[in-house]
Amino acid sequence: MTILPRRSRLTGASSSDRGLPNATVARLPLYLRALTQLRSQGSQTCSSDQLAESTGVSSANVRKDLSHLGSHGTRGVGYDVDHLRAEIAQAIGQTQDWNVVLVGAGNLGTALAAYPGFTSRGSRIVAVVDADPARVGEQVGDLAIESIDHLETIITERAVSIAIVATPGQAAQTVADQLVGAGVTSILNLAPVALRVPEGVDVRQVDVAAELQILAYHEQRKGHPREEAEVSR
Amino acid sequence: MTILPRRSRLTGASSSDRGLPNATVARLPLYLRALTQLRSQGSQTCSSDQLAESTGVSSANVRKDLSHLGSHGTRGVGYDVDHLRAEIAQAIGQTQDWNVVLVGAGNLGTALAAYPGFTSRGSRIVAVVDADPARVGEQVGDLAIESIDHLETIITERAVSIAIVATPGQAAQTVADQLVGAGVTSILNLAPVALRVPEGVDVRQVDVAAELQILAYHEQRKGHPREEAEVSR
DNA sequence: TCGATTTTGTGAACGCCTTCACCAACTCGT
DNA sequence: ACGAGTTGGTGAAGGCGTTCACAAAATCGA
Ligand SMILES: NC(=O)c1ccc[n+]([C@@H]2O[C@H](COP(=O)([O-])OP(=O)(O)OC[C@H]3O[C@@H](n4cnc5c(N)ncnc54)[C@H](O)[C@@H]3O)[C@@H](O)[C@H]2O)c1
Ligand SMILES: NC(=O)c1ccc[n+]([C@@H]2O[C@H](COP(=O)([O-])OP(=O)(O)OC[C@H]3O[C@@H](n4cnc5c(N)ncnc54)[C@H](O)[C@@H]3O)[C@@H](O)[C@H]2O)c1
Repeated sequence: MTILPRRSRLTGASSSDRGLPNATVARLPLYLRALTQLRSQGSQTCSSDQLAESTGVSSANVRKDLSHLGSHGTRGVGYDVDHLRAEIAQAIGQTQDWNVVLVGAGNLGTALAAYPGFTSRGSRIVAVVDADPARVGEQVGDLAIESIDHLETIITERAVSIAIVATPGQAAQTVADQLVGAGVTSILNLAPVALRVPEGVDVRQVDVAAELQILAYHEQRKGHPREEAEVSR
Repeated sequence: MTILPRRSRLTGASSSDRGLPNATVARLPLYLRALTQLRSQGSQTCSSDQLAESTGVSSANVRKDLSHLGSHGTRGVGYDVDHLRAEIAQAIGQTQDWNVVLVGAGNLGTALAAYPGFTSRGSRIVAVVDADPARVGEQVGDLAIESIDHLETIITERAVSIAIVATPGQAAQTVADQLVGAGVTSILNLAPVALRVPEGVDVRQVDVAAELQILAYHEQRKGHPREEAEVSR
């Protein structure tokens, strides 16, 4: 077998075909957050330094990111807050809310379902589904839990394209398959397993326990005083 | 003012001084997860391809990562599951549990406090604190909510070095300052604001709404059929 | 009008991370 | 003992992202 140049589809989100760099995309929500706050504080304009300050990104990086939007600030002045907000919102697809289905109404799922912070940031949970018949009908936030059996109908009829998976890890892959089968093309996975999805479907993973483990690594390297006796081998 | 060579302390976690590459550190928890599962399925050894499969990382990347541990697998055979598990656990500081304080016992906080998945992955929540006097004393998981006023005592006496911030964004910076003042040197921040912390303190940010926004960006670029009329301007 | 000051935009350099490509080392069947 | 098949280790190459450094463009005061 000869080695052919294989196309390198990687993490599901290519930045190549005319889009923004992935790293930039990941920061746009931060800028949006900061701009919203600045706006509420009455600022009409803001500098890259201010944005840097309130997002934790370096100012050079802010400017580079914004330059990718073709967004022109004004030298000596900064960026027009409203204009920049609109421009980022447009780039990020936030001119309209995206309908999201939440799968798994457990401890984490109900917290998410009740969270009011999504709507102001471009997403709206339009359905909460669970496999447990005993929970179907129960109210979470302002939605009633629906049966997973109705998943396909829900997704089609409510124009859902993004899903949040908050089921036990064991069920996550099955749920993901169902979601993809029903037409979902973006998944936010909170279960601690890697999902296998077909090309064209994006998955983002949030793993709180893993984040703690990463912190623990650095903590260990600091030679933490409280653990010195244990750690200093 | 002349421009001097400024020291470039960046995201709080430098990978330079003899430690593992940051990207590798972020993946070690995934390998650990996968190895634990393989172990429970009875596998004694595993190949880099298997690990790649179950983590979503490329096999070349797996090998490169593991080579940084000095971890020697056996060519033609693979890695010894138990041995590798132990080696990663050691590298990541998971030979012992890390004590964690959770600040903010709201919807999200109580879900986290009740989550049994942390202990098996190296972290143990040893205290839940909240500013609301009405909630102090209430039971969440197997812990009673304590007053934020006792934060310093709690942190000192229970050897806490890692904190989870699950308060409203508005309170997060204040809480972070208190935590740092009390000796915490690692913070997992779930509030949608950038925390300012002194050098030497690590912060990791988890922002579910931002993750959805990133998915929305890609979703928009797919030219989603359901939104075509809206999006195709 | 001009010079001082602020701040953006950006090419270039640098560094980190991933991928490639291949050798070395091991197993297994014969 | 040997050859075919597997799998890890690793230097080299390439890509991506960040930072640097500075020119260009705007404001402002006098
Ligand atoms: N709770 C936390 O704080 C936390 C933290 C980190 C990660 N997680 C992860 O998030 C996920 C959910 O956690 P949780 O604490 O809410 O768990 P949970 O057990 O409280 O809830 C899980 C819910 O999923 C439902 N479910 C099970 N199988 C299903 C299926 N096939 N289809 C639809 N629904 C199904 C269950 O009925 C239950 O309501 C888990 O994977 C967990 O590991 C949770
Ligand atoms: N609930 C979610 O699903 C979700 C999702 C994404 C992000 N978040 C973020 O997580 C954070 C918590 O969310 P939530 O839904 O649990 O909010 P919540 O309002 O339910 O809970 C916040 C808790 O923090 C406590 N608190 C307030 N100020 C405090 C202080 N100074 N010290 C200690 N405790 C204090 C409050 O008493 C309350 O119990 C918020 O920043 C929110 O934006 C939540």
